Amino acid sequence: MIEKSLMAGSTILLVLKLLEQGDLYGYQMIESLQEQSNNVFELKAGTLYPLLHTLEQDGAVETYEQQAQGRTRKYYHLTAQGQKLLKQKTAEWQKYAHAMKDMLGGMSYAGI
Amino acid sequence: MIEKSLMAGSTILLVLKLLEQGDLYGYQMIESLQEQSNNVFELKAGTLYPLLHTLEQDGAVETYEQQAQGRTRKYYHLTAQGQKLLKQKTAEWQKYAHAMKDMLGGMSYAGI
DNA sequence: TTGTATATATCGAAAGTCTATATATAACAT
DNA sequence: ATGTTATATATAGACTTTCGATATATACAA
Repeated sequence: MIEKSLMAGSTILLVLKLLEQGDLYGYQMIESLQEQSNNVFELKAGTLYPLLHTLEQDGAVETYEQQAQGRTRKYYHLTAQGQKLLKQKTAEWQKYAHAMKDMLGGMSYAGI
Repeated sequence: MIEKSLMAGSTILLVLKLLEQGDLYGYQMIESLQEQSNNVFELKAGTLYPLLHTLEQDGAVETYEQQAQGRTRKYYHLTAQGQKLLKQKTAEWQKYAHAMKDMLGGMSYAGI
């Protein structure tokens, strides 16, 4: 698992990216992120749920509830505004990563 | 300039990387970092100086003072322990960047 | 019935960055 | 002379973000 301070700033981007693939509920995001990143990103529930509430307040996501095996799942759907935010965050991360590459040297990127 | 939350976690790495090139004083680090990153990283004095004091307490850097044009400059020198920390932080950043690439897709790295 | 997995939620701690402010000298413009 | 900018370091308090701990509730297995 990666150090928490490195996660800061990219957590929103990762969540938005997950939701680009399709609607998900919170618990599912934690599992998907862990799986897709080969256990590098281990998003904590105490981080995710407040973050999702903020994204909803900001209009980046919309929610609906669905029953499954007696449990209530709250699904999150990426809005058009959320997609716009995703693009912005992605561009910003690439700018950041490119500058880090300049500083660290040696690490060669292709296609940026 | 990059969003501050993205800076979290990589500031120490960047400072250590600067000091790998040679001894520097605080004010110089801010300018060097800004220049070498093409204005992407704008490290603030209020961030840097406390961070340098922490690095000194932890034994990652050593200091000495030098006069220049009537002003006192406090130079920072990377210790062996600091070099070790630099390697660790670099490896961790590359792990993080690689996982981000997996998540974001499309972005192609070479040599990782 | 005890524990584990699923599912969401909130509070307070911790870490890290920033703004604002303070001090002091040098350089430069008006 | 005088004010403004640049150089140089320092600290306090605000703010953001993540995390650990805790709470609630259902399903399922041992």
